[in-house]
Amino acid sequence: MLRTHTCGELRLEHVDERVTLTGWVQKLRDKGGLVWIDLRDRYGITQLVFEDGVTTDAINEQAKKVGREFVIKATGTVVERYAKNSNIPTGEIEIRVDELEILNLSKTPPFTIENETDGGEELRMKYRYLDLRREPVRNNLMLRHKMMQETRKYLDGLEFIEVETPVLIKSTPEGARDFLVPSRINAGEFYALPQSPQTFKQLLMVAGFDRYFQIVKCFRDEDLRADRQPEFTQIDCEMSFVDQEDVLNNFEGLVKHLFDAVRGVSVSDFPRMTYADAMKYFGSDKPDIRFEMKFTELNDEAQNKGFVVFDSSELVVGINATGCAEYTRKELDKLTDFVRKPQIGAKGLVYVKYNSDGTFKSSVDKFFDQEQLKSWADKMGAQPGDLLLVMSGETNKTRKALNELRLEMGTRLGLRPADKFAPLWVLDFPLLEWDEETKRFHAMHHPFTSPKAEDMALLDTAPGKVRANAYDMVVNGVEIGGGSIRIHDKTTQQLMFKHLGFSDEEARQQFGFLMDAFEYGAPPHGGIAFGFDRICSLFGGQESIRDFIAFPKNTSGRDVMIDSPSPVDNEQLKDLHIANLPKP
RNA sequence: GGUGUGGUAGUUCAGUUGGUUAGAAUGCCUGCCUGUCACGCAGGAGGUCGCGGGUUCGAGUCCCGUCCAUACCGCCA
Repeated sequence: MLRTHTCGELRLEHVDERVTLTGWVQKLRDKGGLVWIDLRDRYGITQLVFEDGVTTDAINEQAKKVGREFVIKATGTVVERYAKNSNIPTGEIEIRVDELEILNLSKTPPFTIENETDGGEELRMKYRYLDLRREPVRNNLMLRHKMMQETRKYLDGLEFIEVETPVLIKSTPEGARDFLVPSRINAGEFYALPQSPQTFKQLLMVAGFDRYFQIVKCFRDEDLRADRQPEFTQIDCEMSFVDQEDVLNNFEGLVKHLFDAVRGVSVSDFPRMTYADAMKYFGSDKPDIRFEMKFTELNDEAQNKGFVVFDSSELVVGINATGCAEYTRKELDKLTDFVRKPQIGAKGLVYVKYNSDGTFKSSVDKFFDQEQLKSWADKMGAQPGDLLLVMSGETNKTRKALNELRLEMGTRLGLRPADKFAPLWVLDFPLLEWDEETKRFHAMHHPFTSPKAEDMALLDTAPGKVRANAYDMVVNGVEIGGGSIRIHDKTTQQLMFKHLGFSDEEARQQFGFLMDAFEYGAPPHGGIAFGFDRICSLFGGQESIRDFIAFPKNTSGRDVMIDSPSPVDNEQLKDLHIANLPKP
């Protein structure tokens, strides 16, 4: 070892010990006759001191020459400081150096290696190895490491077996766009990278592994977001001989364990909500229940009173913004602008102020008298001082828009703190979802999800009404995991493919291997997959998953550090039987 | 694919109604400084205002195009 200690471990008790430290020069403070160097490594910062008359002139001169991010090795004696620094754990001591070796030089970094760096996103990504030297980013990756270890520990303790599944698999048209890999040996044919190990884990159940998990990279070739990367990590799990209740309990246990082991918080049993209720009361299948502000439907109270906007609407629905009756005209206009943004697309917003004197002031006073407005307030459980915000229109669009407004109000009112966690299960998702573009039903979860037995009869008459044995785990408005009880018999699976618009031939060609396997004793099974990056960012209290991934891609799917993707030469293309077409 | 925001010193940003030699902070370089820890003080260097075109006597500023970044919508079983 080049060093005897790390830069984070020396304390008063080490005084008079002779030590050797290695690390990066965080900062040089040159007072002339007295020079300090802050030496940094992964473990912390320790101050080195060089003093005229105490340290030799040669060493002092050498110390003054080091620059930021030089890698050095310093040997000396641990001494107690004259002036202590209570801000860092090593702040009571410093090293009086008598041997100094520069192990490597460094150019001046393009941004400062500090907790609050001056580097912009693009620069940080280009020099990610420098960005990773910063404590906040390093802490994120250490949190991720801890989450991985605790996940493995917990699942291993429950007899789950980690099995690796292949990365070069087969393209299927369902779901997201696949990343394709051309095959050299099989001219004109392609592998696909997995969007998830779904079919493989089901085959492992057929193979009798009973309890499987894998912390695994998955790939989806879709547009990126702050919380979406083209390659991302899942905690992928599957169990045999279980019903939905077993899966929910096991993985509620996993997440509780993670909260406890990683964040030190104990969370109570997760509430459960049906998909239908989530949509009705929160306008979203991933409600943020850190705060209440549930939707109240006002069709009975507000329609047929002469206000044509409401009368022509499928749904009139509102929320109660507690204590916001004092909002000014300007603030209300801002909220109206907010819901009118093209991303939200509402036509307008009706407000009702429940004044502290018990009277009402609304934007629809022309159409509704005080008594009628009181009936709205009563139904919404409003008190004087509250502000009712009401929207109307086509049911799904209105719910979606009001959901955005609810979240905005929650944020404004400080009801969504990053250190509060409100998990829940959302249950009974629809099996199928109508897609206007392709004019056919799509699997809402995936085509291997089993329909609820009691809804099977609806498959032919009202496919959109069939509920699935599918569930999502939601925390703070973020979907962190989702799963289902799977189909495990060939007949049902065939029926499912039929409803999804597959011909028998297509189903056989793409998923024949799975249906074949179902004919050899497939056990009832089900599982779940968690978005690992998202859980990490949630636990770290941040919106973006990017800083929980060591080397992420930017929003164009590029790695600006290694400059990828990049062109390849013709020889490589030829090997892969791919024509070198000119750029369009 | 669409909408918004942004691109000025190494970096983070300011730059008024279009008007002299484009500024600040920080970083960098030089010198001074014996208790600093956001050290301090003095001095210095550092700019194709993303790129291309246009309007104008004159463009960092206005217009058009384009590239890049970023947030959101579409998309993401």
